[in-house]
Amino acid sequence: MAEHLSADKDTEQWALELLALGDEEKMTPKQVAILQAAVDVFAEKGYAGAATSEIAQKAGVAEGTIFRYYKTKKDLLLSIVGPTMSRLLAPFVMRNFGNLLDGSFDSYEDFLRSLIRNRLEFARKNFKILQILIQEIPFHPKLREQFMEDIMSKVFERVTAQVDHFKQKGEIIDVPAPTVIRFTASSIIGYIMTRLLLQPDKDWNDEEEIGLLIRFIMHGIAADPGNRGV
Amino acid sequence: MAEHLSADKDTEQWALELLALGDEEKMTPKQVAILQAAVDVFAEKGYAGAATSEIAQKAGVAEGTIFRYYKTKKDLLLSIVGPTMSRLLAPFVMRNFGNLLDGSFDSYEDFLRSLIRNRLEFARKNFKILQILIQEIPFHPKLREQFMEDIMSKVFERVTAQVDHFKQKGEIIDVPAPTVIRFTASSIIGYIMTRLLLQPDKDWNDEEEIGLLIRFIMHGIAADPGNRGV
Amino acid sequence: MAEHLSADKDTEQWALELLALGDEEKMTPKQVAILQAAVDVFAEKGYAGAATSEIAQKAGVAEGTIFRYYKTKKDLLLSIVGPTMSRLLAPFVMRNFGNLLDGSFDSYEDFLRSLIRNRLEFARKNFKILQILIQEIPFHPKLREQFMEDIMSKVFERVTAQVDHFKQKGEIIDVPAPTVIRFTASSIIGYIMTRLLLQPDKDWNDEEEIGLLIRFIMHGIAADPGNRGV
Amino acid sequence: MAEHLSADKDTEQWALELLALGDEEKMTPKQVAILQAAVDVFAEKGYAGAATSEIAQKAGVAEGTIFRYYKTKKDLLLSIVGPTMSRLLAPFVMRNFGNLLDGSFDSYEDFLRSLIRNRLEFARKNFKILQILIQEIPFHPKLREQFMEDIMSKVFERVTAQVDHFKQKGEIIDVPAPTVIRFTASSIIGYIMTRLLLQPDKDWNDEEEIGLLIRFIMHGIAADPGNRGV
DNA sequence: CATGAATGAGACTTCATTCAT
DNA sequence: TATGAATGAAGTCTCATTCAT
Repeated sequence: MAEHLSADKDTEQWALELLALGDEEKMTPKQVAILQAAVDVFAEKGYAGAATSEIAQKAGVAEGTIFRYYKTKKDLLLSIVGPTMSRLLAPFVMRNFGNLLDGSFDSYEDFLRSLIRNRLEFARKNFKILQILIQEIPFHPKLREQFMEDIMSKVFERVTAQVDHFKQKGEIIDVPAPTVIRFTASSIIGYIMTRLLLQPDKDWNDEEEIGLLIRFIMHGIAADPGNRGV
Repeated sequence: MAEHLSADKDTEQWALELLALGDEEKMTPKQVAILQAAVDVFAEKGYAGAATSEIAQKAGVAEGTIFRYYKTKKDLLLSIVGPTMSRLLAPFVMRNFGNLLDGSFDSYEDFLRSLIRNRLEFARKNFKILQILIQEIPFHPKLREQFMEDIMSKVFERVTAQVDHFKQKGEIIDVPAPTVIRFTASSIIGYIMTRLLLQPDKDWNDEEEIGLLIRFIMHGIAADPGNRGV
Repeated sequence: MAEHLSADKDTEQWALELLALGDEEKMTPKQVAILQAAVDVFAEKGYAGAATSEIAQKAGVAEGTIFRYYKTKKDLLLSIVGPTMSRLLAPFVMRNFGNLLDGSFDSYEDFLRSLIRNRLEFARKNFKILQILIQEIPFHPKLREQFMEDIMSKVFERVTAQVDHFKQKGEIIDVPAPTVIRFTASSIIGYIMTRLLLQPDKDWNDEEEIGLLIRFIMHGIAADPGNRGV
Repeated sequence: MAEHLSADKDTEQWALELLALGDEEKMTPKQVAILQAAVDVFAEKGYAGAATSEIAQKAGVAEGTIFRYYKTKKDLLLSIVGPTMSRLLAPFVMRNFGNLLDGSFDSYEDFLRSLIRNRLEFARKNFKILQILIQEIPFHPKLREQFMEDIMSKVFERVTAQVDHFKQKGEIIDVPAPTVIRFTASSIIGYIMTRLLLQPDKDWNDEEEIGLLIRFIMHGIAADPGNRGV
């Protein structure tokens, strides 16, 4: 599926984000099974609707075993979504992000292409966990705070720098960066959600779609480039 | 807040969507109280995390009273989100929607402006219920089916007609309608969610923002209208 | 058993201490059953060793019913021992306690006799609850604090006044009141515990025993009244 | 603290009571650690409220190790309180106890002084275990039987002999021995509990207090030695 | 001997639902 | 119609005990 995605180059550009995942190797097989089962059940039923007994059963483990590894059910949730939140943020805090001196990105379009490829791949790999994250953020203050303060603010700061840079270069219209970002993010998220959630079974040509997506973000859907008044 | 939104004209254009709401008048005060309390609690805690006892308490009725009106807790949920789903669809199925012969919309931009104003107003009025709807759709097959088959497909069909019309008029780029719709919807939903969910307290100038939003949808964020290759 | 105890006069002297018990009449039969069953099981197994399921079974009630009346198991414990603690204290805070102007007690011996009769009767009626109280005080800080600060300090204060009064009258040896009280209390508690706990089935003649007890407290066990040096 | 207690002479008189303790030397360090940790945790939380896992952690051993030495948790409890119960009894069954022919005790007062000093010292050294013993006796039939039948009856028998002896010598009032013993024991236990449990931090002068205690036991608290009628 | 991962019975507690009043 | 006491199934979590290493 979507082998068009040559994530290799991008992976270099964004660097490894597997830090948080490294711990998984220190886990016992049972713990891994619990984690995977929990992801499945949380995604299917939601946190509040998921029973630890079902998780245990799916993991092939006694219910008590879950609580040897995770003090509470909420602990289990946090140890699933917490690391993924960090890795969601990871590429935005890489040192070489936006290091324009080395010519990383020649244009906002290049930046977008790299960003979309990379985060689409990430979303594909962490689909269920992201689903859980989105579902549960409203109901867990700690999660919400971490997401808003640690993640969003950092991402926003970094992307703002990029936008401002290309605004100065004259590539982007002179509109407040937050508005540009909102528009860009909406479009990308809309694509990723359609791609993975609404129509996952459609035969997607990702490279082509990403091309269209970038074209849309940059130039909109109007046939006539003129008459751009508000 | 946002008095700029002269919803009057739009309301006429889209017509009343109070169909499902008419029932409310046949409700006893207790039933109304139950419904309102349920909306509050469901929105705050999620369906699975909400206790009927809390709903009863907030509604000022006995626990048993809830089950006089709604056979089960899930019934209560469906009585809340079901009608709102219909009303979400309502404007798209009005007879005069897309009746372009009477010159309803001179341009795609006009259509967008009317759509955005109208649905933003709707989202504002039904904020909590929409929140509940979005949260619970993944966990209730019936809800999901109704949403995907009854709502989305209908909306899609009607909007596709509009898009095709303006494509033929040469206003819109020659790209498959679903793609155009996805772009458009993403942008609009992104704006509405930012407006109501992420930054509800910001001092928004809706008319201005809607103008920007339409400008984005039509022409993107590039400063240079040329060089539109993919 | 022990009909010798003419508690009537004493009851007048100490006044009613049934205040806290009055609430019991407002209880549903199930709640009373739960309370009684809890007293039995707590007394037999200890708080930590008692299962709410057993209490429910003994009360002829569903386990969930317990938690309609008492939020937690600990709540159930406290609602049992709390009121009894207050009533344990009650006679010591009566206004007429130690009101020597009306000639309540002509001598320390009279005071002791009244006190012993009254508290023995109280202990008999609340035997199991006192047992629970004593068992659980070490393990529940709140209980301990309430007991030490609210109960003991008040009792101590009142009894000290009595002791000092009779010391001034020359009835009691000139030794610090706390020491006198410790000696008196030890003797009385020792009697009550032997009477109710160690040898409850013995055929006791309470009036006679109380006479001996007072004689012992006042004059000890020496045959020879002389040679009283320390 | 309380260096006044020259326990040396008494220790000789009552002889070593380390019988049961001798086993400790055959224990592995881990076993000793387990025992000490168990004493701490049982005393703090009670038997039913104590977790073997906490004991293991405090002892610095694995949970499983406890069960190598003690088949069950109850076994562990009995291994702690059993020997201490025997040692509580020990001085009363020494051959030279009450061997009045060798002039061990010239008077009941001497006997009391020796007894109090000795058992106070014992209680101090075995404070926590005695606490556990008292707490758990009501809930463990085996423990209760052993205590009542093996310990109390033996102690009672021996002390009765002493009391009868001094009664014959005319030192003690002519009252049934059990009653005399109850008075005496209550006073002593009351002192020891106040000393170690209720006010352990007070600056006690034990020799002085023991003098007062004996004086109380022998002559009571009345200022006037006359008028000793019942 | 010692470990500690794993168990599973059973603890406390919640809550949707019923029903006599 | 409305109540709310009562239920009992199911949920989360604890812990004494076992056993392969």
